[in-house]
Amino acid sequence: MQYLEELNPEQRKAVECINGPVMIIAGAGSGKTRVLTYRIIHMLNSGVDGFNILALTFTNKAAQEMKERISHMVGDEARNVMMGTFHSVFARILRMEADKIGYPTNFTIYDTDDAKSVLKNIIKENNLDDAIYKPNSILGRISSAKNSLINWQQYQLSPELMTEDRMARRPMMGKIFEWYTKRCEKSGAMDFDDLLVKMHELLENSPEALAKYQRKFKYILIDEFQDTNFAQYEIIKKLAAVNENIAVVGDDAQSIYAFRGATIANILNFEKDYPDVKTFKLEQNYRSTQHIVKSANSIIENNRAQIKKEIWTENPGGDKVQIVQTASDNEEGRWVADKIFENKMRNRWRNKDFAILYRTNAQSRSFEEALRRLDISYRIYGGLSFYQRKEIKDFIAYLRLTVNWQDEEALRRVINYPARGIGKTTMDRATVAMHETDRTLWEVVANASLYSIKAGKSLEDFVWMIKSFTGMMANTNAYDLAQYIGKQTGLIKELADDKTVEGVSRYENVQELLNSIKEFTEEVRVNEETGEIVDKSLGSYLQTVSLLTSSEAEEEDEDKVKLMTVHSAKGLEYPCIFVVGMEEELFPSARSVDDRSDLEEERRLFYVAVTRAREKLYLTYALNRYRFGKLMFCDPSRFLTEIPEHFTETSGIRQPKAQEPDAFTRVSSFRSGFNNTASKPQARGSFGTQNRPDYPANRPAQPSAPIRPAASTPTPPPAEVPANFVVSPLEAIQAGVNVAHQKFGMGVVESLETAGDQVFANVVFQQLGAKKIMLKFAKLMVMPS
DNA sequence: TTGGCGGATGTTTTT
DNA sequence: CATCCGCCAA
Repeated sequence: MQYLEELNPEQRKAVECINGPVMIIAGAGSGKTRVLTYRIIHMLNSGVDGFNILALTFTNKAAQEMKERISHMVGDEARNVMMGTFHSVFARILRMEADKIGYPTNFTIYDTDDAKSVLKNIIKENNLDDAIYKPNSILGRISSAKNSLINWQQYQLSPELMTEDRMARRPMMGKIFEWYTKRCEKSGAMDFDDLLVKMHELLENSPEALAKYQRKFKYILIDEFQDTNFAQYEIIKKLAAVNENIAVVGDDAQSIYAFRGATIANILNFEKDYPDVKTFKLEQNYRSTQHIVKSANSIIENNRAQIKKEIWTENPGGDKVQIVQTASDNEEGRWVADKIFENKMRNRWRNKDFAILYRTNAQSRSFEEALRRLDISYRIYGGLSFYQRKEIKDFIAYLRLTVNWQDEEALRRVINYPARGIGKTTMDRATVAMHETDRTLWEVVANASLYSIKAGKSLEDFVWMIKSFTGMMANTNAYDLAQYIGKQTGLIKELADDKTVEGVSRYENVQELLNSIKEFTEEVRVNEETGEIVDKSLGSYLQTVSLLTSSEAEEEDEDKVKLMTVHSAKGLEYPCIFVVGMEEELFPSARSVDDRSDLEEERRLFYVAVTRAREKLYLTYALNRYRFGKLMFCDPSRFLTEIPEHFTETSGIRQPKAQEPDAFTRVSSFRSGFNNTASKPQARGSFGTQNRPDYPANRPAQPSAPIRPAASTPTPPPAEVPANFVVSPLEAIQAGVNVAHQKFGMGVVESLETAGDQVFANVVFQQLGAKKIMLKFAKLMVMPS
């Protein structure tokens, strides 16, 4: 039990209190994961059976990580604990209990794209105006209804909802909800929200199932409780109703998923629903420096809605928070890349010590370019996940259809891909017939002649082919079957024939998918209690895969700079964090600024971003940025002013490079200057001044330490840099070494000298003679030995 | 039925 | 700036 000694008193209390309802309010960096894992370990050591524990996390990654840490300390007993996201755990249960809710075992899980596509079809088939009925917003509305456990009948009976829709001029909303639901049910498909809704339904309608899972899950833990929605909480309450051994861990200050139905109300209700709850507050931060912790506290103080707590740390003060202005989004990218380069040289940091966090995925590009230019390897999280790529979705659609013929989305997707002459007219006819006869699309297509659809033999062949795949399922393993399907359908050939760069990469992706199926097939997983092999059928693979996100497949510990949205950075930490794009309308986002609670969520998001940093924190913003393909002028984010000035240092901007004219420099002549608008709200220009291209010209001149050589830098002569020269680590630059400079060309290092903490090199250039170069910025290149 | 082209349109954030 | 959609010609 020595692990208990590693905990502070409050943490230890939270770990040792195993029975009864428990709420742990865990501030950022307060050792939450440790408490959670030790709590489970402590349970196991106290004689609780792993099979009786359910631990729900927010991401698969968090679950996996926790599982690893636990099995590290207690061994194999860890794998008996049911651990995963709400969605994946419920999907597993629903698969076993499918018959009780009228679904096939091999039900399909529709991802957001599938769901939108269903809605698009419904809207079109009913001749509704797609300018009013946008799949995106319709799905959003259906989703929030489901997350509040409102079904389509209740929706249509709700006077408020119906009035809302009428006011918004979308009276058919309730009807669409109904059609959508029926369509999914007919297709044997559930969307993400259905996994919650159906789970709830199961517990509600089947007393046996309820009793069974109440008996099984005697102990329940929930991570990131602030991000659970109403439906999730209702399900948990049902499961915990008998034993009431339920522990929730969360931090209201880090609630950033309200857009997905998450509600802090769950935290507040928890104390009402379980009056004898024991509450523990973890307020000591072990992660970050004083400056970072205090800045974070100051930020979150601006929110009205919050549970009072004071995060503190014993860590040293550390560097001040750096607030950095750059001229443009491209400059921002270069500045950050340079800073990473510099920190690597000066502090011997590795790539993996850095993370760049942004509000939207679209912002990643300038950083990618700049990092690539400096030869710094990086990895982007999020964005298009592997499983969202067209070629992968196509392939998986065939697998889905093989497993579940009624999967209408899969059918529509592949019936004419690769092209086999089954076009729009045929499908339109089939769709009409489907509605007239109340059959599924597959039933119509499989009996085309009955509905006088004459696409000739191609339809017949297609149906026969799919049926033959299905027939093979019983005695072919998932990998062999998938491979066969790839060949037989012509999919693999189609991709192999495409010799373009993208074509080759698509082909490789499909090969990678096949590999992952192989891995899944070969991995032997045995349920230790019953001795049976855990379900490894194609159907099981598909359900697993559709709940996977891009970040799961990553390799741990690789030495790369990480780029991701703030949302996906939750739960992570890095020595050095760049929060970029700190501009009004971007962070906070334009859609959040009219509404107090939206803005407060945005602020919590910023709080999350700031608290990811252990030692160094940079907040950057650009004065100009491309958005919607147009150059926009930006104001610094209001959030920057919320950090007290004595915790921050503000630094100026760099001159855009002459030989790489920035988008902005093309638009207007721009003289860079130093300013600290960031910490002075009144200096934030009104639209009148800020939005004129010539605005920056009247800024104060540069202060004492110019970051770039002044504008008097002579126009560089054409200097050819041999291709085999690479940007080098600073220690490689020594007296006598041949170097190359972007602007000045080739030269020899004469000597090195230090002034303060800056290192200069005296370099004699072939064409320009002797120059003093600031090593930190010069990006000198040498030939690798 | 297929494929190509031009125009409209859209950006949060994710299971 | 990208992608997606609809329209048109072959």
